[in-house]
Amino acid sequence: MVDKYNPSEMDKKWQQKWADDKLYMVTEDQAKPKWYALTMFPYTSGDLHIGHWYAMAPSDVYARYKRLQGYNVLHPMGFDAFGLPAENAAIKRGIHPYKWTMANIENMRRQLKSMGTIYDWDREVITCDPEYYKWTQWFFIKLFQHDLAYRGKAPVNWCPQCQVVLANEQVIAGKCWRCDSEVIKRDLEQWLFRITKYADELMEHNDIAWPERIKIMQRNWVGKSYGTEISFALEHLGVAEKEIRVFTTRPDTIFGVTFMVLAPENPLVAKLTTPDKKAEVETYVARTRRFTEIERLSTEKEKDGVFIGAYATNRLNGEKVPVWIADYVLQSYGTGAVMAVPAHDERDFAFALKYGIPIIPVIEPTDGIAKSFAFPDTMREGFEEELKKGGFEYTPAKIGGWYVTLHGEAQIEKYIRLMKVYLRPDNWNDIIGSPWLFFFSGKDNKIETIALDSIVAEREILKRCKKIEPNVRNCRTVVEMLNNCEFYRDRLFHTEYGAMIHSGQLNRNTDGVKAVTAYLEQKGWGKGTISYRMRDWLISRQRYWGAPIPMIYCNKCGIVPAPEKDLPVRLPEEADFSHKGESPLKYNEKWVNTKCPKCGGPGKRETDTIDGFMCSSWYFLRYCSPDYARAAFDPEKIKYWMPVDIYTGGAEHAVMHLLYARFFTKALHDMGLINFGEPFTKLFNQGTIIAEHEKMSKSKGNVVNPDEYVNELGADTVRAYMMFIGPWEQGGEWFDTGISGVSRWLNRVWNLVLEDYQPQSADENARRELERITHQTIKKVTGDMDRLRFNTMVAALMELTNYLSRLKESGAVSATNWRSSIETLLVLLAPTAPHMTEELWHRLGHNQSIHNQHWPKWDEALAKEEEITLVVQVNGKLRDRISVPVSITEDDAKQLARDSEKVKTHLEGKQVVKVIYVPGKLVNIVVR
RNA sequence: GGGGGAGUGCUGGAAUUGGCAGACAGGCAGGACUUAGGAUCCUGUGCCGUAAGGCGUGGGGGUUCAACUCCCCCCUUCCCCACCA
Repeated sequence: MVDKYNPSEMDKKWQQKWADDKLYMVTEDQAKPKWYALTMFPYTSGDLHIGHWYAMAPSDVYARYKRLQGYNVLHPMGFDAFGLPAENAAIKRGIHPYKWTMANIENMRRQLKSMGTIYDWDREVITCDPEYYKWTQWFFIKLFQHDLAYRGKAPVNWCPQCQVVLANEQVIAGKCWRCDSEVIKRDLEQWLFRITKYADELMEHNDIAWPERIKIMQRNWVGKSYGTEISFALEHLGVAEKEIRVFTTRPDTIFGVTFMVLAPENPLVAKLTTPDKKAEVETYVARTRRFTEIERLSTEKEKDGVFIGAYATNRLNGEKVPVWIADYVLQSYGTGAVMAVPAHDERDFAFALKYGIPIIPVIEPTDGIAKSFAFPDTMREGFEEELKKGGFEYTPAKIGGWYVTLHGEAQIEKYIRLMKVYLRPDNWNDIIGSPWLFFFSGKDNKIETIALDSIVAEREILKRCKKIEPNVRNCRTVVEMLNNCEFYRDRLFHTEYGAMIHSGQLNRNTDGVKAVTAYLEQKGWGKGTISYRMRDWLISRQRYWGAPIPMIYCNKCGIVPAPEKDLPVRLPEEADFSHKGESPLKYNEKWVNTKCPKCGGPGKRETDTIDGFMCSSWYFLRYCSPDYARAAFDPEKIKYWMPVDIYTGGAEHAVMHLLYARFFTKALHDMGLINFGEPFTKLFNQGTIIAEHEKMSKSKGNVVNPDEYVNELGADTVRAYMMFIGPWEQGGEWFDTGISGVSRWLNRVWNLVLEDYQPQSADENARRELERITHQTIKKVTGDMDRLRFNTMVAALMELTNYLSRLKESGAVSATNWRSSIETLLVLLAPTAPHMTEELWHRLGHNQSIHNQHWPKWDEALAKEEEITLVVQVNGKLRDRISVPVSITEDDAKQLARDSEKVKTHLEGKQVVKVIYVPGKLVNIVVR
């Protein structure tokens, strides 16, 4: 009997030994290829939950694998330590954020060490350490000096719960990313980073191996769209402003503009509102401000708005259209103003219908269908006969009359002729779709045709209809009237591209987007332009627990950066957290009042702090030279280690951290501080681990406490179970019964290695088989490691273990051969179960660490099967399996297949049409 | 509404180029050992059928000698974005 596998004892023993031996200390070794394996550092929330483990353990396995392969592996760890929870804890429990954070780090560091990770703790970075944020501030000043940081007043996202502004990326579906509260808008003067300058570069992901999903998310976030900026004239108003500029992707619909809409926040609103509308407009603007983003952006909310009394001129047709404000127009996108084309935009259509604004169709429907409802008693006798004779598609209406559907020009022409003959005096009829024609018959039986091609025509048509039919008296527009007729509804509005109609000089143009833009550019009324969804990165935070923005305001000199020699601008220890909604620093007069570095006169410090995301935008650079004092990083060491070879972490950072870190890298590159443009060569997102159908997260609490499992079963078992649970990118569900399977396996390995092996015989076939299976396993495990397919990697090792267990029973190979395979198994298992394999390695008599061994190589010739199982199919159905030597010829294989008894019964009475042979795989006999 | 995934036994999952569906585990059933078992070991386990055999990768079509894999349509589900002009 061997002694029992005692994991907790072993974990401690080896972790201590590795630390004492500085086994995982790394330096810039030019003799080895480098490998920078980075895992997203955790926020200092207090405890590592199982989700952290799922992020850290597999990446550690991979880093260990690269290390065994002979790479010089940098696998660092640190802490994202600034942020709201620390401050909230301070407010709630009276603990200083620094104390709270450092206590959490203490605990988390202990947990990380208990995992048996290879982090070089000498390289640890903590973002709230003054020695770290000194450089965060240094970067801030660099960005300022390169015009990438600026101060601006704008409506900002405000979280009423956190009492802090948020960057756009931190607003998820109108809610705060941290506390889930609904976000509102506030006007504040804030610091912003000009990330939009890099919009195009951020959309490109050249030469980096990132998941397609993440690349798409980032591209969508940047949201580049090509369009046209068009100027609408205000000259006639006699105000200083001469134009309203709009951004549109549909310049081809310009002749259909029947109103304009400004965002309520648009500065033009105050200037253009006429005195009689002032009260109403101000009420609406105030209401918009009160609304949360959620309420405002809700697509369910009925569109509403207010006419501000002003009119703008569509320069292409000279029409004056009313200017409205509505909260569905966003100040932050495009120009904060839109031209409304109700005939070809869903929102504009609903808005126009609601407020009785005319609707003029200007794009032909692509299906070429026009409709006409021949109203009851408006047509002379015999009209239906003509419809029938003419082969028209029509149905009689219940209320009388006929619904006629017209296909194509010829039919429409024919119908118009019919109309002119059969329309009774003092009546009207219409064709809706394309063309849009109204036929009015006077007393003298003369027919007048009016097309719905302008606002003037629209007014005229409506007037005449009302005169003829009292029932439409209440309709404010022609389309409102037509909309009452169900039959017409699908003709009244569409968003498809098509030939331009009712468009003056540009009529019949089929590429209206291009044509109109070219025309506008020629006239100087507009130009092709690009609009982005992404906004500049707002980084001011009205909070204490962050790096102070290193800026000083001087009445004489304006905004002056703190001199480098004064960095870091330290957070004062004392802080009064009772002032809600403003930085506590604002009330620390001793700290605020300082000297202007330029003129020496009185100056005041900026009291907002820097968004924590800035701290995490460059931490991977600091790991390369954590003690460097002359700059944020040592350029020589950056040259050695960067860029990161593989970066792993949760997908939730797709458009926050990862976008910011890329922006930062590109900015540093353009400043000439680094020589690469992308920080992370390969990105991998692990899935989420769940337990009992509950998502593991900070907010929902973690059901599974990893510490308990580590104490009971050992770090190796927890690590191995995480590898085995499923594909890493997919995540999976934590089952206690599942972990016991892995625990049993490691116990079996323990016993397999330590229990005496007793050779019974030395059989050459058995030896060859052992060799083959060992080499096949090396190949499989290596391939799976490279693809980060840890679940099948573990399965392969389990298979090898099972095979070796059976072999042990028979004792069919020599002790030397046995030992060789056992050692291979241990090295292959070492990244996954570092403690147990180290113990076993030493017990086998080695005095070097297993983690300094070489990853085994496989020999393709030895891994090759000698015999293969040939599958025999008849008409694609499996009928037999026959064992044949690898070297079998095609003819022999086909003959053997035909000779099989099981196959013969299926060939009886049938004619063999052909025989397919796939070498090494199968024979398929096709019969009829 | 737009974009991106996913769907395989009782469960987690496997199947690298179209070529034996269900590796490896869990669970369950039976057995061995044991004072005892939440320990260990062995055997069985996709479904229907006594069997021969048939059926089977969300559903329906298609391509092919051969489809979890490729193409078309549909259903379900998860994630991201969403009044973006």
